[in-house]
Amino acid sequence: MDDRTGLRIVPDTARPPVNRYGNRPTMKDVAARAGVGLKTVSRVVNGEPGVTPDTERRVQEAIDALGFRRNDSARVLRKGRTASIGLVLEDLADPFYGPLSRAVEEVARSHGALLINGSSAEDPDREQELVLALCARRVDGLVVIPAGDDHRYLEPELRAGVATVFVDRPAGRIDADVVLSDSFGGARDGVAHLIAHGHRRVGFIGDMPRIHTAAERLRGYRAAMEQAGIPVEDSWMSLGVTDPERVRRAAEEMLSGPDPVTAIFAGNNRVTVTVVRVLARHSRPVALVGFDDFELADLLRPGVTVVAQDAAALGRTAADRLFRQLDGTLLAPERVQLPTRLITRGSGELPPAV
Amino acid sequence: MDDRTGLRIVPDTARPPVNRYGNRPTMKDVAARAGVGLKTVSRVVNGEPGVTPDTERRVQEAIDALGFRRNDSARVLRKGRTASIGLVLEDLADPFYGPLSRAVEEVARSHGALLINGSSAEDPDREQELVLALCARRVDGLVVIPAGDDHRYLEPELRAGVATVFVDRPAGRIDADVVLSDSFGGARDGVAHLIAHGHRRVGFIGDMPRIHTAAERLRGYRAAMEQAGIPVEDSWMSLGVTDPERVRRAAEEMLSGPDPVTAIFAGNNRVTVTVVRVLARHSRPVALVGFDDFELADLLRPGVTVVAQDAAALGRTAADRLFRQLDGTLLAPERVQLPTRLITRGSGELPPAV
DNA sequence: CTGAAAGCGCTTACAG
DNA sequence: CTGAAAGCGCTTACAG
Repeated sequence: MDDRTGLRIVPDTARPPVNRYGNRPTMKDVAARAGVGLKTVSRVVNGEPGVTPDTERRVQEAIDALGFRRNDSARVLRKGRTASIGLVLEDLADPFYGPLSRAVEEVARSHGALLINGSSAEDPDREQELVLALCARRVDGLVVIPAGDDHRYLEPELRAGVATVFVDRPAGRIDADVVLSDSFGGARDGVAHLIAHGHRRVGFIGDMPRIHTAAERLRGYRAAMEQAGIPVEDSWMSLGVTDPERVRRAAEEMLSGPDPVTAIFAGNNRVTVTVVRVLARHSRPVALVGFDDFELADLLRPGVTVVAQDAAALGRTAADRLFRQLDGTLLAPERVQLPTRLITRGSGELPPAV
Repeated sequence: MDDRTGLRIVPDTARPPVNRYGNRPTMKDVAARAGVGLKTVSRVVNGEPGVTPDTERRVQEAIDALGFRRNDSARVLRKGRTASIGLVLEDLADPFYGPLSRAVEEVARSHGALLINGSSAEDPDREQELVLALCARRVDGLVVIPAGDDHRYLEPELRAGVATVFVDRPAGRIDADVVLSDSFGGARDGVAHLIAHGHRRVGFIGDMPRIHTAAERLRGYRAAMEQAGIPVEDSWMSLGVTDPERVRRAAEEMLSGPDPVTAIFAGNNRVTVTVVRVLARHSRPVALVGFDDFELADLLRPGVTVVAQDAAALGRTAADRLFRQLDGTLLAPERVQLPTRLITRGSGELPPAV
């Protein structure tokens, strides 16, 4: 009681529960009310055969009257499969992961599984914490966009049979299924596209080099430049966190000085967007190709030429493989690589400005 | 055996498991190996006091050797709280829900809870199926962006103590917590802004009228028009699904004929983007204000004036209320309304073209 | 067609 | 400091 008002401050549901979960009725309660055995209730709830219509009706009435809903958490304990899979990604708020998550969800749904989701925030410790929490919940499988580069902590889990597929970046120091876009080839082609339009001084702005995709895209950049016989200067490359501040500075540096770059290859969608902002205020036109497509890229002036990857296909492929692991139709871990696609919209076809 | 290759097709983990979950060791296994009782293992695993350093070391060794990880699924059954909350939204792939999900996740994380996620795809049946599946898993609470308008199916769950907060749209036919943006006020202000810039023939393109936010925004549109003494013609309003095809046709119709609209108010981010595409090819300049901010709105020419809502704040507020329900510090269900903000960028300040 | 007993892997409440 | 017994809400394996 609150002394001043005389009102109970504790809401109804907080009174010492007789059973837990609020006071949810259990099969036992239903059985008692219907005057049948526990197993008969179980049969009705699960639609198993061998119950007379009359018994079934009595049980159903008790279920409705009590508001019974089967506790899947208990069911899971007995059955051994939780019908849930974990999805660990970098940031739920990043638009790149939206279609990927959605694709994983659709596949999970088609297999009757729920999706438990979490963001690593690009922090390897947080990734590990999240993955192990999911394993403790005994998810049947795990789709992981890794933040870290050492996944040996997963070994006991893999041995215990947790299906696992890595997406977008490979696992580190363990042998696991992985589904990737062709970062190397995509970046190489994008840079070659700029070179084909007459550029020689091409800049590269990418994510932290410890991130596999970032390293691969840089490698693609170097390959294209080498193929064209263009020696790369250190000042043309900038790798690091992709927050707008750093990227803006990196772009501005490349674009100033006596020998500025005439074109930029942006290593991912966040970088591209920031570079577009910088170029909007820049005096000379600068060519731009970005890795990852993004909404409205076609509406900007000029439209932004991109190396597109299919995020939904990544998610779908990964989830498919996960469920194939679970039904035992998948043998050894594999690396599946999905192609990228160059979409020309104008920004990548600008000639070098002098 | 595969007859042709002689290889076993069934992988190791698929052999009849002695225990389930693969062959995961349990506390019992650890206890046996360490030569202690079950409860002692439990103490060590949970960091409870009252274990000698020597015993603890023996138990820890057994844990490491066996690769034991506590089965939280069993733990949850005994403890009564699952430390997980469900988030049901319309579409994981919609950029509007990214920051909202992320905010809910952060709050959940700060309370040690995991997030189970699902998309209703704007289908009331699918929403219900998902919500009830989450209840069957005994999530502690539910954050729901409703697709349907009748949530009486949740009554037994609410009575059983499942904490529930609706976001973005109110619950239908039940009394529940809800966190909303001020759709009515935001739309009214956005339309008034267009009127203040000289427009009288203002079009409105929105989502299906059964969706609360769509109805409220239409109401705001009507209020602003009425306030300005402008009689609204039916042909100026179009409500329906927000797929690009329909929106494009709706916009084109309003913009053609003898008395075309000179400005459009777009009811949400998807509509806005499609309208921008239509206007890009249109002969005369048309003013535009959109509900919801979106990335790159400032980079388009003209920049797109929007009524912005704070998706992250919606998620954070909802999740906060959820956990306050769970610790009993929240009394009656409330409707919390968050303000919107008009961001002028050019498209909404264009004068009427004749 | 029906149900009592045992058990899933933990925690709780208690006793030594 | 330590552990045996009972129980969470189901399903499994059996017996009637």
